[in-house]
This record gives sequence, C-alpha cells and structure tokens, in this order.
Amino acid sequence: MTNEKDIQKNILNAATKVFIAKGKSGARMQEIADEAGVNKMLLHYYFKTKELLFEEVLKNTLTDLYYSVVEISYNTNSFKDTLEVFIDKHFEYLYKQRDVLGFLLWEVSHTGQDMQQLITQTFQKLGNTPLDALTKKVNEAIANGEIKKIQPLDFAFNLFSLNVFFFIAFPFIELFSNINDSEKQLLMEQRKKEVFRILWNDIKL
Amino acid sequence: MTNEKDIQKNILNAATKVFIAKGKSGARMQEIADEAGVNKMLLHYYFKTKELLFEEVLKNTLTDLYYSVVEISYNTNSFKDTLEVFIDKHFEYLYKQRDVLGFLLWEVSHTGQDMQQLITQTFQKLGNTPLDALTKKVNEAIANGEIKKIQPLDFAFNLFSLNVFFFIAFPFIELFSNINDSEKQLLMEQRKKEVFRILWNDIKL
DNA sequence: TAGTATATTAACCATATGGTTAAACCAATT
DNA sequence: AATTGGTTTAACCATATGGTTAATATACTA
Repeated sequence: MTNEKDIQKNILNAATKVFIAKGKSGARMQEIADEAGVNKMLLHYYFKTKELLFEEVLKNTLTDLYYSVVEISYNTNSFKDTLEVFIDKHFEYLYKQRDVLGFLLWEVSHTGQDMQQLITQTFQKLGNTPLDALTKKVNEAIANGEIKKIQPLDFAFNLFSLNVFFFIAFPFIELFSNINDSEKQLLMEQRKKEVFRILWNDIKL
Repeated sequence: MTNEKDIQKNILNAATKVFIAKGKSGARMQEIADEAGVNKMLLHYYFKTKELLFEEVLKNTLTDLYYSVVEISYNTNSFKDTLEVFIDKHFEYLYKQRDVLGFLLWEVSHTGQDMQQLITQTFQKLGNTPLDALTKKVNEAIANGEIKKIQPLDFAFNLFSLNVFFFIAFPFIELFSNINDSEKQLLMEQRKKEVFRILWNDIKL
C-alpha cells in the first residue's frame, strides 16, 4: 500500500508538472488529481488549497533550481576549465528544464506581494546565492593571476545572459525551423563553444 | 460620439493590457470590459470570443515588437556607432515593454498548434526578420573592413542575449534589491556600456 | 474482536466565467 | 414622423471549477 509520504510526493510531482505546463491560473485541480491518479479531494486533504499547493510547488522548484546551479558552480580545476564545464553543465540543465525557465519567469513577475515574500524567503533560507559562489571563484582566479582584473558581477551577468538566452529563444527557434533533436543538440554544442570563446577571450590575460 | 473604430481600438488596448498582465487564461472578459469602460457584450460583438480577441492581441503585439526591432536596426553611421545606438535603443524599448517580453515568452511556448501557425503566419507576413537586417549590416561592415570576419548569426545571438537577459533578470533584481527608479536607470546605463564593450572588443579589428 | 483514528471516495455546492438573448437606443434615410 | 439598420445594455444561462460534506474503507490499538 502507498503510504502518506509517497502520495504527497506523488501529488506534488503531478502538481509541478501541471503548474509548469499550464501556469498557476491555467492549471486545474482536477487535472492535477488525474495526473497523480488520486481523488481530487486528496489534494485539499494534504495541501488545503490550490494557492498553498502552488506555493509548495514554487518553493520546491526554486530550491531545485538553486541547488542545480550551485552544484554546477563547485568545480576545482583551473578557471578556464571551470568556465568550460560550467557552460556545459548549465546548458545541459537548462535544456532539461527548459519549461521551468518560462514558468518561473512568468509566475515570478506576476505574483502578488505575498508570493514575492515567499520567494525571497525561500532563497534566503538557501544561504549564499549562486552569484556569491561565482564571485568567489572569479576573485580567486584574479588573485591567482589566471584572468584579467574584471568585475565579477559584470562577468556573471554576461555568463548567465549568454547561457540563458539561448533557451529563452528556444520556443521561437522551434517555431521557425523544423529541426529535429540531433540538430538541436548540434546547435547547442556550437552555441556552447561560441559562448566560451567570447567569454574567455574577454577575460584571459 | 465614439465611432466603431475608436471603440474597437479601445477594447483592443484594454485587452492587450489585461492579457499581458494576467496571461491568456488569467485574463477575464469582464476585467477587459471594465478596463475599456464598455459593456462586456461589446467584446463578443466585435471580437466573437476570448480566443479570437486573444489572437488579435497576440498578432498586434508581435507586429509591434517586430517593427520596433526592425526600426532600431536601421541606422546609417559606422558599424561601431550603429552598435552603440542599437544597444541603447534596444534597452530603452525592452525597458518600456518589459512586461511584453515575459508574456510573449510564456504564451508562445504554451499555445497549441493553431496558435503556433498564427504566430508563424504573422511573422511571415512581415517579411524579412530583424535577423536578416542585422546580418546584412554585419556583412557590410566586414566588407568595408570595419570589423573582423565573424559569423553574423553568432554575433546576433550574442547581441540579443546580452540585451534581452537583463530584462529577463529584472523581476528577480527587483525582488532581491529595493532599488528605486533612478538606481535602475543607472544600472541599465552601466549594463549598456558593458554589453557594448564586450561585443565591440570581440569584433573590432 | 471491538473501537478508534486516519485515509479515501463519490456526490454535492457555491461561485465565477465565457457566452447569449432580447429589449432599448440611436443615427441615418425616406 | 416613421422606418430601418446598426449599436449598446442589463439580465440571463450553461458550464467549469475550487472547495466541502458525509459516508466508507483501512489500519492500528486495547
């Protein structure tokens, strides 16, 4: 028999899937219940309201995102290698989670005061931001004489911009060219190289 | 007395505002009617259904976006100046329209087959893409010996990435730091300079 | 085994919402 | 002034949806 935790997890997974696909207002409780294979009442039994269920999903999604990027940031090679690996892993993650990106972007910019508080709280609980981790790495590399004396924040912004935008543009690319999966993969590989090239050229001594 | 065209325009403006703010599924016909200051029936009278009204809004929004970027792309100075002006105008536009960005991104990636067809059709009707215009400019600059021999597509991607991402990150920046309008403006100015710097450094001879 | 607390279900309810109806209004034409 | 055609309104309807109720099943305990 399925126990309480399993079912809650099951519901949460289903809710995450549906919320990410349809957004908060587009998601239906019934659809989430169907997706989880449970009675609709159970959603309310375990999570009270749609609002609270959504909050739970948002919290989990933000936490996942956070750990994925932070994890990627830990790397002990030379800064040049670290950068290459970071871009590679970041692309990989963003590709797998490309629906999450749009979902978060949309919901975060449209949630009210309460939700915004929840988001900031969630991130605060997680401690140092990915930005902090990256800043530390950059400063170390500067101190070690591996790269030019740059502004870590500018560098971080450039790095994230060049990585993330590709996936922002993805729905449009898919819309305008009927490329298959392996062609997408190729495009991504080329893009990774270009991002590394422009960033490394900019900071190398 | 207001004539037919005025009222339709009025409704369309209200619909645009509400759809962009709440998304397709989050928008309410009543709210649109209130915003336009007309009876709800008029929405159906002029636009049949929510679906069709939304299509109209989407079409207009895409067209506006297109012309804004294309317009920005027309510039007759040296490539260096053109680049600087393009970044400047693009930032300005994206700041004014920062809600549109998230809206389009979200809706485009969630609309069904029919809507996708509408989007591609809308863009096709508009002729050459902003990408084409930019490619032409880059090739001219290469031919004139103003810049290195680069891949126009890579350059375009880098340019759009660095420009657009700042506004993708905007909701998060606003969430985590209580900066006022003039501080935002300053941040934007600094970012513009950095984007220009990294791009120009990469392509100058 | 009886009793109790917890988990699960089907049926139901109140409300919100997209959409419709039919009547009223208004401007132009005869 | 009366007619006609288009425009606008308030009231209404059917359905979808978030949420609740009350009855049933299950597991645990005395």
